[in-house]
Amino acid sequence: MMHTEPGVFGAISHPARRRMLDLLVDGDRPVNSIAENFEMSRPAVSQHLRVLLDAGLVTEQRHGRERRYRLVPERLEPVRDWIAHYERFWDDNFARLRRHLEKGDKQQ
Amino acid sequence: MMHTEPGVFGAISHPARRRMLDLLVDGDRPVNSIAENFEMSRPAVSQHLRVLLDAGLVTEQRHGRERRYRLVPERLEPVRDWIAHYERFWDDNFARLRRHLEKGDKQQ
DNA sequence: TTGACATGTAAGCATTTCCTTACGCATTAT
DNA sequence: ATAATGCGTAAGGAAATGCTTACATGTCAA
Repeated sequence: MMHTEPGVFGAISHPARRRMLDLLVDGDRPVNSIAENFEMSRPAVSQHLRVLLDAGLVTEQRHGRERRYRLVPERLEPVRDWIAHYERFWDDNFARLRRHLEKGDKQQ
Repeated sequence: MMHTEPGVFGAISHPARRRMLDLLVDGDRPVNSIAENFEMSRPAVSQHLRVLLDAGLVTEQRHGRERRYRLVPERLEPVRDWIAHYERFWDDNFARLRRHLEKGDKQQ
């Protein structure tokens, strides 16, 4: 069937794909440089990258015979937005800071 | 095979399960009250709830012949923590505030 | 040009996911 | 006691996922 759009949440549901995104935080990388970090075969890495690409979480740029993958962090916003919905439950610095701001309260 | 722990990220990868969590934000609910909101069969809803239960994202309490499900928002922290990693990319109030804090900078 | 390199695609297979219908089992209501 | 209610579980099947090996393709290097 497949009613459920593949989408960002599906793409980040696999730990290998999250790690790939994490690797790309430090900048673009060609596939081999990504694949080094995983035990799976290189084609498997390509397939994961394809999922990330389809979800819009990365882009691809050809550079000679390499293909560099680049993070598109804005595409993580659906996740950020959804999780933000729950922020009031976590009474951490972040939440305190936000309330602090919202209240216009000056004290730390 | 099954190397990939089911875990929280898997649990929230399905839109129906995210909506179930969203419903529970307003308080505990028995299964039928949850199922009303979905087109799928009630057993399917039970199965989704089971996934959430296994991920620790909800708890179950029996109340007469009902079973009330309750949100366990702290279990979303792995998601929050992971996504927080990317916050520096989103130049919103939140990120500015954090940088503000980190720098010890006093100006808004 | 010929070969090595970087990478994607194809095919195949095991496993998981997600849904359905049928049924089982408490608990409450009559 | 009997029926209705609220739910889980079982069984089964279609599709998706995640991996592998083999192969195709484009690019650089000798």
